[in-house]
Amino acid sequence: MDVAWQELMAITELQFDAPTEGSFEAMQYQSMEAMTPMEGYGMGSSQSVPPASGESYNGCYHNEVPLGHRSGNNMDAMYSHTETQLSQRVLPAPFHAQLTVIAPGEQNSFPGPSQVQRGPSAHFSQGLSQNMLWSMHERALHTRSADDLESDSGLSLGSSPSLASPDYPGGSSAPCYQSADVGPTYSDGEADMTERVQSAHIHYSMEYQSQCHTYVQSARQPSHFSTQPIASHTQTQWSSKDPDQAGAVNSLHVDPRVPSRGSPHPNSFTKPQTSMPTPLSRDERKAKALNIPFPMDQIINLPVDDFNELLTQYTLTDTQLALVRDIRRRGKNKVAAQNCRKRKLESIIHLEAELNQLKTQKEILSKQRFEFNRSLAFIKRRLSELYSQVFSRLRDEDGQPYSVKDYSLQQTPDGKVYLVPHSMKTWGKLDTIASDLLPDCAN
DNA sequence: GCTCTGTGTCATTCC
DNA sequence: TCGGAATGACACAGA
Repeated sequence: MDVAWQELMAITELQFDAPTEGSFEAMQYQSMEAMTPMEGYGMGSSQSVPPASGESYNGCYHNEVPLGHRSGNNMDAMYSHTETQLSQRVLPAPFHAQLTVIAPGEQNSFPGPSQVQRGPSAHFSQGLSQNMLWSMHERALHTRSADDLESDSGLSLGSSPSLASPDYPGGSSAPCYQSADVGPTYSDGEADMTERVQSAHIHYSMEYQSQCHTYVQSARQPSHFSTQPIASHTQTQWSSKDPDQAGAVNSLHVDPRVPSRGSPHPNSFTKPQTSMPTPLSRDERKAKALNIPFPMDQIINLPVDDFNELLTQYTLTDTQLALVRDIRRRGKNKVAAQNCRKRKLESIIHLEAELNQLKTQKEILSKQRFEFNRSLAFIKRRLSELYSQVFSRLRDEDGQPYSVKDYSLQQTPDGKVYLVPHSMKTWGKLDTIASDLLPDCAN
C-alpha cells in the first residue's frame, strides 16, 4: 500500500507540472528548441545584401552546422524517456504526501490548483514555403518587333536616343554586321575554342572576385574587350589581337565572323595565348569605325571623373560621344550581369542546402514526437494502474471501498492529497485534468 | 528541329 | 541630376 501510494503520488505531480498532453509536448519542444537553435535559417536573415564585389555570401549565411551534429547529442537525452527511466521517475525515494478524505460539504476548504503552466507552442520555420523560381532562360514567344531587330544590332534603344546609333546614320538602315550577315563563325580550330572557353571560365570566376574599378587596376587586369594592358594601347589604340586585325581597323572592315549578340565572345573574357586572330567585339568594331581615339579598357574601366577628363582631351562628335558612353554602359553592365548571375546561382545553391537541412530537421522532430507520445502513453497506463491499486485499498468509515466513479485523488501544490468526490463541481478543472490523465479510471 | 545553357544587351529601379 | 550597381527580360549562338 505505501509503495503503491508513493508511486501514485509521484505520478500525480504530473497533474500540476504537465497536466495535458499538449502542454507536455509543448514543453518538450520548447526544450528541443533550446537545444537546437535555428541559427537564423529564416529567409530574412539569410538574404542579406551580398557584398558589392569580391566576397560572395560569406557574410550573409551563417555557419551551417549539420543538424545531426547540432542536435545529435541532445537527441539521446530527449529519447531517454524510456520505460526504465520512467519507472525510476515514478518512484521517488522521499515522499511526504498526506492523504485527506474530504466530505462533499467541505469543498470550500480545498485549495485551488495552481495555474497550469503551458509552454509556448513549438514554432518551426516554414523554410521554403514559397518556390523561388527564376526564369533565367525564359523563352519569349512573341514576335520580334522592329525595335528588337534594331536592338539586336546592339545599340542602345533608349539611353541616348538623340545620339545613339552611330552605326545607323539614317536611323533605320540595317547595320553592316547584323546576324544575317554573320558568316560561318570562327575560323579558329576546335581545340583553340576549347582553350578559350576554359580560360574564359577561369577569368569569369576571377572577374567576380575582384572587379576592377580604377584605371590602375584595369591596367593590371585583362579587360573584357581588350586583352592587353593599357600600356599597349599607346602604340595600338585598339585592342587588336594581331596585326591583321589592326590593319582591318583602318579599312573599317567589319569582321563577319563575329556574332552580333549573345554568343560567348572569345575576346570578351580571355587573353589569347596563341597567335590566332581573335575577332573584335562589336563595340570594338564600332569604335574603330568611328575612330574613337582611346581604348576600350579606358572607356569602360576608368573612374567617372577620369573618364570625363579623358573625353575633354579629345574633340569628339556627338556620334562618337554617344558611342563611347554606350560602350562604357554596356561594358559595365556586362560585368554586372555576370556578377548577378553568379550570385543567383550561389543563392540557389544555398537555398537548396537550406531546404535539405530543414527536411532533415523535420525528420528528427517527427521521431521525437513519436517517442514523446509513446512515453506519455506509458505514463498514462502506469498511472491508471496505480490509481486503481490505491482505490482498491481505500476504505471509508463503514469499511466500504471508495468508488473510482465517485471519487478521485487530487494533490495540491502544498503536497497534501485529497480524496475528492466528483460531485464537487468547483473542482471541475482538477477533474478534467484527472480524467485526461486517467481515461480508464474516469470511466 | 527542339531544348537547354551561357552570354550580351536593354530597360528599369534603386542608391 | 548623374553614374553605376542590380536585376528581370529578351535575343541569340552553340551544344
